[in-house]
Formats: sequence, C-alpha cells, structure tokens
Amino acid sequence: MGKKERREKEREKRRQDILDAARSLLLKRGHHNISMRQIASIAELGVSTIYTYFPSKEDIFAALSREAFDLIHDTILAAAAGRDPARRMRRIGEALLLLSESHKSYYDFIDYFISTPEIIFPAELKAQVDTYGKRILDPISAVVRLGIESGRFRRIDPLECALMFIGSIHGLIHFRKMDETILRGRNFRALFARHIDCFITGISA
Amino acid sequence: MGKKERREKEREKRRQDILDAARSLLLKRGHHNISMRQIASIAELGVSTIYTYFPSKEDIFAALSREAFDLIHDTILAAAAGRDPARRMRRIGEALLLLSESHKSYYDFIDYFISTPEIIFPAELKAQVDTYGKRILDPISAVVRLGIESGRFRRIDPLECALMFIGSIHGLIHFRKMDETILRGRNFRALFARHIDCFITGISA
Amino acid sequence: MGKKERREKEREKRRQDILDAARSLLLKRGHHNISMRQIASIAELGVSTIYTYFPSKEDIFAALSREAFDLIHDTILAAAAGRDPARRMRRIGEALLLLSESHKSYYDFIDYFISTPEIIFPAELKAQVDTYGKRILDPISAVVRLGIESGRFRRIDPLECALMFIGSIHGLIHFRKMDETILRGRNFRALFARHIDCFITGISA
Amino acid sequence: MGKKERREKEREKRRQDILDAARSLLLKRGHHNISMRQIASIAELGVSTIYTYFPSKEDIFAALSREAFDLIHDTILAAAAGRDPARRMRRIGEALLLLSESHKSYYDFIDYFISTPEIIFPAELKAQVDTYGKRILDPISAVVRLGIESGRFRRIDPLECALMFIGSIHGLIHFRKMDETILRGRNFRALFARHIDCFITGISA
DNA sequence: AATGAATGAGCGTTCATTCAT
DNA sequence: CATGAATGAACGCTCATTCAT
Repeated sequence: MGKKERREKEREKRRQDILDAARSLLLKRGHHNISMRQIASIAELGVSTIYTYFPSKEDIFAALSREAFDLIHDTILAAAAGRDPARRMRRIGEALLLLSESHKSYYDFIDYFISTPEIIFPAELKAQVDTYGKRILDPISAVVRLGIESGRFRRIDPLECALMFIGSIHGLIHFRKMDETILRGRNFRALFARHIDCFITGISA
Repeated sequence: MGKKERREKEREKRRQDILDAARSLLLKRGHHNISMRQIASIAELGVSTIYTYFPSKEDIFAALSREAFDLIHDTILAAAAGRDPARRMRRIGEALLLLSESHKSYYDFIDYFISTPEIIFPAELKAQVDTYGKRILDPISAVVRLGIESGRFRRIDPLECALMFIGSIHGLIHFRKMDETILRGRNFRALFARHIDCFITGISA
Repeated sequence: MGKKERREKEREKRRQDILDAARSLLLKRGHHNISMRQIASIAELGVSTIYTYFPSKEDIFAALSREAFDLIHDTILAAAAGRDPARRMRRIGEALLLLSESHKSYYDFIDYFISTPEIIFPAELKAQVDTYGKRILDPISAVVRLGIESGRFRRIDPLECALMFIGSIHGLIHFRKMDETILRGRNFRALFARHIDCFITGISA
Repeated sequence: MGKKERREKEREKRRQDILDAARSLLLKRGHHNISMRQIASIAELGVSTIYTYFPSKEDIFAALSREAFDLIHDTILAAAAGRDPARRMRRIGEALLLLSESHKSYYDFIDYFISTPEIIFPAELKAQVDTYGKRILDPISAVVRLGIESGRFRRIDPLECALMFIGSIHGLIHFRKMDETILRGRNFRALFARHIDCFITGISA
C-alpha cells in the first residue's frame, strides 16, 4: 500500500527531525544541558510525541553516539586515502584534530562517552554502542597493515597500533582544553604534529 | 589549648568525610548526577552542614581536583628516580598505569576533570586548578631534559615532550575501560608497555 | 470544536484557582512569606503544575495586581456617576472605603503592592503594572476637570488632584487597621467623611 | 559593685552594637533581606551570641520600630516649632517628606509595619509597638489645638485632624515610589506642597 | 557569657516521564 | 498518531534557631 509507505516515510522523517534537534542542541550546549522540552521545542513537536519515537532520553543519545562514531569513521576513512603510510597516518591525525575543532561538542560527546560510559548509559546500551565504535579503528589498522607490508613500519599488531595511535591522539587532544591556562603561548597544532611524527618514528622500521 | 586543637582535628576529619563521599559519588555517577543531598547522605551529615565546610558544590570539586593532582604528582616524582632516562620514562608510565588501577577513583576523577567538556568550574577557579595541575609535568620535563643533556634523546622541548608523554599515556589508559568490549582477549599491560617503548624510540636520538 | 473550548475554559478556571490561592496567602502572610509550595497546596495542584500556568512567582503577583487595579478602576468609575462634582468625589471616596471593606483582600493587595518598599518585580514588570494602575486616576481626573470647568473647583492640575485625592484616602484607610489600637473608641467612618469634606473644601473655588 | 555595673554597661553596649548592625542593614537592604548571620557578622559577634540579647529576630525588629517611631516623633517635634500654626503644619509635612528620603528604608520599614502589621509581628508585640507609635500624633495635635485656639483653624477634633494630616501625607508619600513610572516628568515636591496647602485651606476657619 | 557547629525545614525552579483525550 | 496537561522528585542553596562546650 502506498499509504503504509508514506506513513513510514513520515515517521522516519520525524525521527530525523528529533535527532536533528537533539544534535543541534548537543553541539550548542553540551549533552548535559539538553532537556526534552528543548528538543521538542526545536523539533516543533509536543514533548510527549518524542516518546512515541524514542523510549527515553538515553536512547536519543545512543542514536547520536552512533551518528558521531559514523562521522569519525568517515572522517578517518576519507583522510586515510593516499600512498605513503606515514603520510596517511599524519593526515588521519590532522583530520581528527580538525574534527575535534569543527565539531567540538560532537567530539566531546564521544569523548565523554568513552571516558565515562557507565554513567551515561546503562551497561547494555553502552556495550552495544561501544562495539559499534570499534569500527573507527578499522581504517587505521588497514593503513598500518599496508605500512608493515611495504616494509615501512615495524612488525606490530595493526589493531594494537591503531589503538595506540588513536589513544595517544585522543589523549593529546584532551589537553587542547588547557589552551588558555597551561598551554598559553604555545602552538598546539605544531605540538600535535610533532607528536604524530614522533609516533611514526617510533613504529617505523 | 588542647580543646581548640581537637576541634580543628575533628573539623578536618569531617572535611575529609565530605570529600570522600563526594569522590565516591563522583566516580559512580558523574559530576552532573551527584547532588549535595547525596553527598550529605553518604557523609551522614545534614545538607546545610556541608555548607559550613565548603561554600559551594564547585569548591568541593576543586578540592578534590587538588587532592588528585597531588597524588599523581607524588606518584610520578617517586617513579622518576633512577639513572637511565628511558628507563625512568618507562617507570613513570608504569606507575601511572598502576595508579590508575590502585587508586582508580582518584585517577578517574582527574581524567574526568580533564576530559569533561562542559565547564565544571567558573573560568577563574578552573584556571586555578588547571595551573595547579601543571605541576605534574615538572618531574617528567626534568627527566626529558636530562635525557637530552646526556645525548640519549633528541633535542625537543622538554615541557612539550612531557605533555605528549602524559597525554598519550592518558589517552591509552582511557581504553582500558573497554577491556570487556573492544579489547576483549588482549593483554592491555603488554600493549601499554609497547606504546611507551614506541614513544621512547620516537624521541630517541 | 467544543473540545478545545472546554479545555480552554478549564485552563482559565485553574488559572483562577491559582490566583485565588495566591491572593489569599498574600493577604494572610505577606509576599515575602508565601511560597509556591503553599500556593500549590491551597490550589490543590502540584508545584510544577503552577509553572505551566505562570512562568514565575513574579508573574503571579503581576497578574494579581492587574486584577486588583481593574476592580478598583471599575469601582471608581461606577461611583463617579452624577452631576455635582463635590458629591461625586464624596461618592468615590465612600466607594473606596466600602471596597476596602467588602473586597478587603483585593484592596489590601493593591495597597500592599503600592507600599511594599522592596521591589517585588523586576523594574520592567513593575513599570508595566504601575502604568496599568495609572488608569484608576482617570475617572477621578475627569470629575476634577468638570469641577473646574463648572467653576466649583479651583484651577488645579486634574491629574495631580486625583493623585492627592486617592493618595490621602489611601493613607487614611491605612489607619483603619489601627481600629483596635490607637483608634479605639472612635468612629472611623465619620472621621473618613470629614477628611473628604476637608479635601473638597481645600480645592473648592 | 563596680563589677556588676561594668558588666551591665558592656551588655548594654553589645545590645546597641546589635541594633546598630541591624539598623544599618535595614537601611541598606530592606528588612526582608536581613539575616541573623549578616547582623552577627556586622556586629562582629557569633550568631548565637545575638540570641542571648534578643530572643528572636522579631524582637530586634520591634526594638528598631520603637527607634523609628522615636525618630519620626522627634522629627515632627523639631519641625513643629514656630508661631503660625499653618506654617508649622507645612514644616511638619516637609520634614516628613525629607525624612522619607533621607531615611528611606527606615521610613519604609515603619510604613510596612503600619500597613501589614499582623504579618511581621505576633499580635501582642504589634499592639505594643502600635501604641508606642501613637506618640507621633501628639505634636501635631498640639499644633492643631493651638490653631483652633488662635482662631485660625476650624473647630475640629485635634487628634482626628492629626490623623488625617499624617494619614494623607503618608498616603501621598507612597506614590513617590512611582516617580519613575506614572509620575515621570512631574515635580513631586511641588505636588506635595500643594497638597499640604490644600489640607490647611480645608481646615482653616 | 559567648560561641562554633549543626541542622531541619524551607526556598524557587526544572526535569523526564505519564496519561487521558 | 499526536499532544496538552500534570506531576513527583529532585536540584543548589539559605535560613532562624538550638545546643554542647
């Protein structure tokens, strides 16, 4: 039936409206300062309508997390193109730094999700999203694997290497928040680049 | 007078009770989800009593931050003893990993403090605590400086290097939390050690 | 639709319930000593329900003020009918005294609103309500103007005269409250009448 | 004993310190925004010490009320000097207007006390202070009586006349608060003077 | 006599969620 | 299916007062 389809389409659209509203708020105000009322008001829906689409606030966040992981994954994938493995790694790092700036709250949200997962989601939901997030390591592992195969990198477990890479980058980006205090007067971008160089040197053959 | 002293001691004890309560809650529930009522209830005090010890919720968090930074600083300092700079770096890293396990609560809190995207503190207080935290970089910079002087390490800004070191370690320890999900079946400790080796290789002359 | 209408009516009724509760409390306890909880409890509503009708406590007060001003205005207007200006003034005065007795709560509230030294409202809201209240002077000014035109009253600014009139009446009614203390044994009504006569004599040509 | 005396003197001094503190706060912040803590802190005493001098906050206010009435009484008395009764009345009115400006919060406090007595004090205390306040009518009655005796004023009950006078003045001063709203652009002082003239005309023989 | 410490009760406001329509 | 209305629970914080010392 055309009717059923149309209805389904409308429902999907509304669902997206809600996520759009939630995301825009997330980016503007941080996830702790979002209320259902605000989401509803931006989505131009009644508060209770939202509950016909998402069983709870948490589920909205879970959906957003998946989105955010997708964004990160795609960002990495796009940056990972090229020949030279070292260069590709560098570009991945830069892309992540860029992402952490252009989509600050999004990035912060994922960060928050990673560091204090049990707080924001009940265990089950968290494991689910967690596993989903693992995907972002794949493009990096791939680059590492190629680097090893081409003899540029040392023999090292590619997944572990990806983890180290993203972990250390992630850790460094944290300190970005101290730009105005302990980092005042330093060029963070340069520091960041040096760190990646150092990492690549460390895994080079 | 003995009386005054006893009073003061009791006051200090109570203060610690409050901080203990706050810390445990913070780690269980995240700073946005803990309330003065909860702290009071765990500390077995009236809500208003807490306000005779701390002027606001924020000040409790600030006090906790300082405590945590002190612990980390002392841990690093103790671990940094020795001759060989590389070895000292390794030991600092191990000490931090150990600390993140043995004093999970403190370590997590500082992590939480660093990574929480929203502003826990009003800018001024934040800057204050931030600056206080900077101290933890000092013992590491010192080791790096010695490494450079002794010709083991490349010429590199010691403070920046300390930052990279602690940042990347910090980022990696984050993933420890994913032991049960994306890290299942891997030996985190070994991975961690490899990461430090890789870092040292990266900055070696 | 009948449904919408009924809804609207019920909403209006609830709104009135809240205002009734607030007014009664205001008069019993003074605006600083009434709480949203008390209003809610008397109105037999949840506290938060009130917030779906009024955005804040202040707005409840503002709504009450307007109601009271309306009543006073209408009372004066009704009493101001007639020919002889002096007589009309007398009747206005009597009507106000009567009002202060029959609708004690409203009258007291407006009195309360006028005399309360501290700022009940933020400046903007206050100015708004103030201006709204100014209307009550209109029917009195009109009478004065006619009195001047007919040669009965001296040339005097009608608005100012209205202000003097209502101000002095208002001040005198205040002392009604001291019936049992400093006014014991006196006939307040007669005193009040004499005062109006005296005022009229004072502005007569 | 000199000891007893000295002790009593010190106690009286402390009592005054407390009243001084309370008064200064009253004048600065209005009586509803005063806390025992603030009084104590200004008086440089422990909070609980105050309770050894006054059984409750209300009693402090009662003491202040008496002070305020004394001030008003003395102000009127001082202004009432002179020969011409009309002139004396005028000067009393002016003095009261001045007082309401120079000691705004004090005046407001008394005003508040008059208009909403049952709220601020328990009945008994209120009647007490009320009666005390009656004194302020005395100097006015005296002037009126002289005016009658000298044939300037009509035969009128002096106490009632005093009440009318002070009541109407009091009522008018109320509107001073609307300086910035409904009175904008008018010269209140002149209006006030006209009002007194009008009153005097009204009671003149 | 003076006080530091403690506290229960209360404040205005916001929240995620439910439910009747 | 969509929603306006309602709500209990909770929030950070302040208060006047009591009491052991």
